[in-house]
Amino acid sequence: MAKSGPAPTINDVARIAGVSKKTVSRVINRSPLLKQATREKVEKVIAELGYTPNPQARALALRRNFLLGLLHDNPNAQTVLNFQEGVLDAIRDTEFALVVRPVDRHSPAMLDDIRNFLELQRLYGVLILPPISENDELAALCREMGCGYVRMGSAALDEAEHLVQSNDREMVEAVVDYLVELGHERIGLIEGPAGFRSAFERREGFLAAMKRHGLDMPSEALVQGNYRFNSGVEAAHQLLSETPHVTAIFASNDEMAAGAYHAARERGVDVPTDLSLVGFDDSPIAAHIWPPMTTVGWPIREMAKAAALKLVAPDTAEAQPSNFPARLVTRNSVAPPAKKI
Amino acid sequence: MAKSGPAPTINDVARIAGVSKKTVSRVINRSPLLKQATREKVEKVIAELGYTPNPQARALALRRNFLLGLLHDNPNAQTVLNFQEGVLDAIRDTEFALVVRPVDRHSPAMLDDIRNFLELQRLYGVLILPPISENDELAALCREMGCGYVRMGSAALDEAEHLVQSNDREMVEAVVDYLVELGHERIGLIEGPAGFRSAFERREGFLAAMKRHGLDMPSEALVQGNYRFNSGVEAAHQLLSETPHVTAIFASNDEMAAGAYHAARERGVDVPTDLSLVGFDDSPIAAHIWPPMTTVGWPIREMAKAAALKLVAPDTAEAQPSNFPARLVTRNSVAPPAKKI
DNA sequence: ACGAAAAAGGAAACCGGTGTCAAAACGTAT
DNA sequence: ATACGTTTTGACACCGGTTTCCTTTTTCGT
Repeated sequence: MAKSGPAPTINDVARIAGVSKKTVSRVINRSPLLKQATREKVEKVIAELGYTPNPQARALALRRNFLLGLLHDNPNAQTVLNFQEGVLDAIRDTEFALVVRPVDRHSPAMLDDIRNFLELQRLYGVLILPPISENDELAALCREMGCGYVRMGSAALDEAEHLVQSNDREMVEAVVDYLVELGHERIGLIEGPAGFRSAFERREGFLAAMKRHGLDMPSEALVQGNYRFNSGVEAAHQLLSETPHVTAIFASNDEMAAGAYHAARERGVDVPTDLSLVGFDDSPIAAHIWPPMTTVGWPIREMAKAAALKLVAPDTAEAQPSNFPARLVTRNSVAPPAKKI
Repeated sequence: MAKSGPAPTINDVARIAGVSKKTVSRVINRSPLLKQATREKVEKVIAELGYTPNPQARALALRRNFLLGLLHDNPNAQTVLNFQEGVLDAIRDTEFALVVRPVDRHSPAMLDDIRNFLELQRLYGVLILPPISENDELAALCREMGCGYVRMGSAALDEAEHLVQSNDREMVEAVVDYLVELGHERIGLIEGPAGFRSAFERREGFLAAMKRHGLDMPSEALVQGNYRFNSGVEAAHQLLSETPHVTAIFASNDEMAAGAYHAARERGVDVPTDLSLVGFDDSPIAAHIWPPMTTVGWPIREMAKAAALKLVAPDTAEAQPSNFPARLVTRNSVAPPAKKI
């Protein structure tokens, strides 16, 4: 049991196997120019000793480490965690590990903090989640520091090599098509906060689709939120009192849509009979709220995997796709409008 | 701008400052036996060059690294993320970083996977979140591998040095007291899955309190769930059909409590007028569900910070507390019972 | 002013790997 | 058997820090 003591090193293996360290190193690194007999001899000793190369020594000698970083300020915990899982899918059975780094978008020292972090840890590369992925200064910082990076985004933020993308705009248009097909004509929009690329994309997609259908979009049917629950409550109240004929509301994310549920309940408005509601993100709250919410989901985990592979294995096929289609998750928060106005 | 090129090393600093590497090393490590003038001279060069010690080289020379691991299989994303934030609070402005490692409790190879992981990464220490923190084999593995560890738990699982604890049992008793005080006498329990220490603690606390109040606890008033939303739906249906006089339900976590909301709605039972509901965890869903849910919250972030400090700075005062009190978060899912049976 | 003790700083080895390059071993043609 | 090209292996320096141990300088008492 007490198989403790200092871990065996490459020198121990070399000595016991009767070869040089370099040969052991060749075995570890699967060098092709090794006699089969030698390889087997060394492998046997490695197995007996339970030898594992010291990652720090390797990192030092190779002048690079095996640490991926995750930079995020996403308010949706499930999204972040799914993303972590996806990255783990990509680096499972490799020597890479994932270090996390939540960032505070509102801190004025944010960029300096990240610079310190990158300097200190010398990561192999970082994955950047929206909304902070939209920050071009951050990308520039990574480039300047010689740190690989891949950004997740809802728009073309960077070259394909540095980007895994979802097409929010198209999906929002699909949502509008879906609502219109059911007969909705007066649809309200709770948009995300200014300065967010995703908020912008979703709004533009919405507006474009409404226009395409020849539908009116009075200015009071568009209210801004900040992606948080409470702002959804307020926005929905405003929408419902100022544009009373609205039969459906699309919120730019699920949290705000959940807030809209809340507001509807406070006003005695039934979802979906009196009001259809659609969110965006397919976060857990969408499935758990009553009635279950129709929303739009990204394949976060797959995207995360592709993003990580772009960093650690850029030449594999799996690392190639940069664009992932979102999908409409239809549940029970949408119904045909009760009545025409 | 293009201040690129290879990062400066300790040798560069030494050469430019006209001292030996060792002296630079002394400056970095705040060795007290240095002349002030020398220190300042070296510090000036360090600042000019923007020198940062290479963490891999340091790790190699010191025979330890500066990586903390987080092992988790917690179904609640927000909890995991809060925990990550708490750890970051502890290691901010240190050279430590946090690497995450979700584990699959159901995989038969789970322990082997973790052993590989620990062997490969040689972490300084790991933090283990419930429910996997209840696994004693895992703790034994950490000890065997010479890897520091701290477990989070709802019961005394280990020595104080390796444990940050919350007292679920007491808190559940407080919940029952609260309900009883409002007049509830027939209270149902949706307990967590077998084999979970937290589920056990919460059930025992519940049963003890009921007994203390001299209240009846028929066996059909106790239904088992698995901590997921759907099991809460089923359990509540069962409770509501088999023990129709139940006026309140305590669920062992918020997800199941949210499921109970769902079931109540399906049956036309109003919360809280007809049925009071209390959850556990204070996860986001509790605040967002309608009506907002009364629940019990742990100070996860503070606990995480303390746990991390136990590893990286075991002698500081902040690392000392092992026991954190949970608190009752009263919202609107509880009311006095409508009628006596 | 002198010697001793204390303080300050440096040379070289080391941590555990990898890269370079030359030497050794091997196979084959002459 | 010799020469020669190829394959396989090893010696040694190096990555960028820390540690050990020893020398030089400074401080101070007398």
